[in-house]
Amino acid sequence: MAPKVLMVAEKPSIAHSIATALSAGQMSSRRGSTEVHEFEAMFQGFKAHYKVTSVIGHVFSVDFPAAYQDWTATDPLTLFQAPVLKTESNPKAHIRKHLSQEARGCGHLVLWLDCDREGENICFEVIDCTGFHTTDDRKIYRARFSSVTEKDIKKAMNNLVAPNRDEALAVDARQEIDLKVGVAFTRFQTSYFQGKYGNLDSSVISYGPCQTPTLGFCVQRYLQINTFKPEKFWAVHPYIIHNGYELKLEWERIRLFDPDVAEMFRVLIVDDGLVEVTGISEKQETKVRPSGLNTVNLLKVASSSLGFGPQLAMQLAERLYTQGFISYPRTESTAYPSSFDYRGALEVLKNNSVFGSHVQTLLANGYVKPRSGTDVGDHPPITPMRSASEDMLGYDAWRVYQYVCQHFLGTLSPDCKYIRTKIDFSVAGESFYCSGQNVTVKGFTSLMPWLAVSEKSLPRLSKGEKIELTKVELYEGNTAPPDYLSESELISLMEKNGIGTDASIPVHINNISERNYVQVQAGRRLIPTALGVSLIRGYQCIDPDLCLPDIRSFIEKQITLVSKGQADYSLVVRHVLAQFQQKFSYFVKKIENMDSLFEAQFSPLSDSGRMLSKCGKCLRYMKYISSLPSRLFCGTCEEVYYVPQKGTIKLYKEITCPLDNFELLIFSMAGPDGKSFPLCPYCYNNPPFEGIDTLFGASKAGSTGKLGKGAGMPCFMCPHPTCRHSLIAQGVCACPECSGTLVLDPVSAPKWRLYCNMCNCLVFLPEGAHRITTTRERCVECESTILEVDFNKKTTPLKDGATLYTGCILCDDLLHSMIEMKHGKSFFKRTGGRGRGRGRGRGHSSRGRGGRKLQDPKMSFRDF
DNA sequence: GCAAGGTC
Repeated sequence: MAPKVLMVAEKPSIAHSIATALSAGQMSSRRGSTEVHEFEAMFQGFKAHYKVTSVIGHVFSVDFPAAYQDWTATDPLTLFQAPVLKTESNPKAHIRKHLSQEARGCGHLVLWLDCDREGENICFEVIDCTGFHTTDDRKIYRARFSSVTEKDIKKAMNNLVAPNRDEALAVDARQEIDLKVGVAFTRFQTSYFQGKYGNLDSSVISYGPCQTPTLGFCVQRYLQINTFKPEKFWAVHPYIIHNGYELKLEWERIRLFDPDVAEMFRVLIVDDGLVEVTGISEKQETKVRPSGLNTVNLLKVASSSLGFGPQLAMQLAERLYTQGFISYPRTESTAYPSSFDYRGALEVLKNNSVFGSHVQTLLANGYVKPRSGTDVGDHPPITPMRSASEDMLGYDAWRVYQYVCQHFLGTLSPDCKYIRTKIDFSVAGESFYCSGQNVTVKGFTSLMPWLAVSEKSLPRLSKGEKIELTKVELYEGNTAPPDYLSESELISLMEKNGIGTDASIPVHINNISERNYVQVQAGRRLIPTALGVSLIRGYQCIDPDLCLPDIRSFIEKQITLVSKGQADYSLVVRHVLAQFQQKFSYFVKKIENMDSLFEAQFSPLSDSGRMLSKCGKCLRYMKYISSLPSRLFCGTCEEVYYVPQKGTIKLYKEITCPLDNFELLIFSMAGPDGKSFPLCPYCYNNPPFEGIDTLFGASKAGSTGKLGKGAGMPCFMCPHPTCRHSLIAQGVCACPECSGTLVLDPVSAPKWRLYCNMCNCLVFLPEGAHRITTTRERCVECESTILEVDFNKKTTPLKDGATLYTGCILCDDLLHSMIEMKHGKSFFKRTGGRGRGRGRGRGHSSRGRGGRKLQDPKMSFRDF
């Protein structure tokens, strides 16, 4: 039998390209966790059966073991010595299983992961999943390729090497350092400040070696603006008229900061009254065409010219890529590979309605060879792959595509050439000049008109000519501070300082904005919030290193030693962590220095209530004001949302309402029999469905107009058909006491119970079960919702220690024997005294599932 | 609830 070769790439598209190149397109593909392409071809002189598949980025990511996950029980300091675990990044993708299955029976493993440090690390993740290292006769190879072209793929195949463990270990080191440093500082800061202030406007006060310096850049500019002292300055501008054109002359001294001296010059010049042309020079200037487009440059243009943030720009670019309109959008390279088929790439756009004529000119007149640029060896620059029109892509994607085309054609177009003319003047011994420019070759600027050189013609003058002044202006101005940092400037700074990568730069910028450290304002400029400024100024007080970009380069430098085999992996990790641990201890000791800045900006918890849950409209935290009437206040929207009174209210696992995106809350009534139920603050105040006439806590008569305080629609009255928390999902059966429905109390473990959404009826379910949930099934006999019970292993009533059981609480003998009914405290005053009782008022409008017409459920609490 | 790095 032919030997089997397994080859693994970093993403499905590359696996496909490799298989296509090596099989000349003669492969069969099948679906799996990721696609597998199979074909027969030669391998090291033998006929072999190839299987080419891929992972989807990293297979694993690092985290702390469960024992360290509890914020309150873990001192963040101990995290520096804590063990770390690698867990599957995306367990649902089943990549580990996929690789181990595909590796079975394969004698050779060829690793086609991207040729960078992260790729090298993924190589070892793949090796780990395939179990290749266990048997000696199975061989592991690394393919080193500089582009995903047939030529490079075949070349790599003929020059297989071994994977580089040092490079992979460098990434392991970074992962552990980033995790421990980030999480330790984040937990400490968050707990400290959230325990003191009520209006921090962020659920987490995070710290990270990339996000914090990113914020640092924004705050640095903010402080520069805030501490800027404008200065008055003066400049003298003589004017002349030549052939009817007025010409303003610029001063060689530019400006002076002393008004008396400036005025003296003005008087001298006015007194003289004549300017002499002292020289005329012409110089040929070049504005060079762009080199190939990489991710960072695309993001900068998207932010500064298209108005798209990096996150959106990448989403649009990725969509264009998956639809085949542009090449892979995550690349650092600005140099095209030597084998790049420019003509072919141009042909693609030949008939494009917008660029076609330009392209035809380039094809007919010969295009210019692009500038060299830098080749990082990852992916070629971003180029168009298919012709498209705005109709095909939609406006936003079209604008990104349009830019990719303009830039690509720009790289193949001539440089822009222009002649710069400078005329020098002298008057009263002072030197002035004016300059103009005349474009001789538009070149690439005809495609990218916003970069065009503006034309400015100067009058024809000759040296020695003397001209009368028409007026002399003394301009008075103020020096001005720079503007807030633009997103595009920030991206440049991050790139220059090695903060983040092309793929993660958008994430870091998004992070500092989502945590409310900065706000993106007009023109995509980043304005730090009080929180962002307090943090950075705090670090500057305590330990400026913590927010300087060097913190990243320090880590990079250390792990580079590992990658080059110049330092031992575990020693480096220990050494770097020891330094950060010292910084951490010092930070904790000096936290009051930062706190004094917070004190000036934020109010103590007691004053302001506490941040509880996110508003679905602005996604900011709303404040919970516990004083009566208790309510939520969204400071951004200036909206108040009342919540049920006299009980405790908590965030419900950060679950959001599918209707309005507000985070759900769980309300627990006081007392031992206090029921708990989820509610959406928005729906509670603005019931979304018609026919919810009976609001919880409101008397029927009073519910027509405005809502009374504390009256509203909790999730157990909501007829939403698919939400997990609605009446439809959580309702079990009709209440035996009234026309209401018995609903599962979602947080009643371990004393699981049902309560009525109308009256005070309570039904206790089997005690001590690990979990009781409603299912989508209905009992065939009585139409009650079937419950799934996961019994405790020790107390399970099931045979052989089985724990899982499903059944109807009314018709299933086992479950029915285990339930018990009890009346609780009244939910609310009912005008009609006791409930109407079973058998009447059935068919309550909100009872039902999936739009099915409700019938009287034939259920019976026969033994109650 | 936490970092940063892949890719979707």
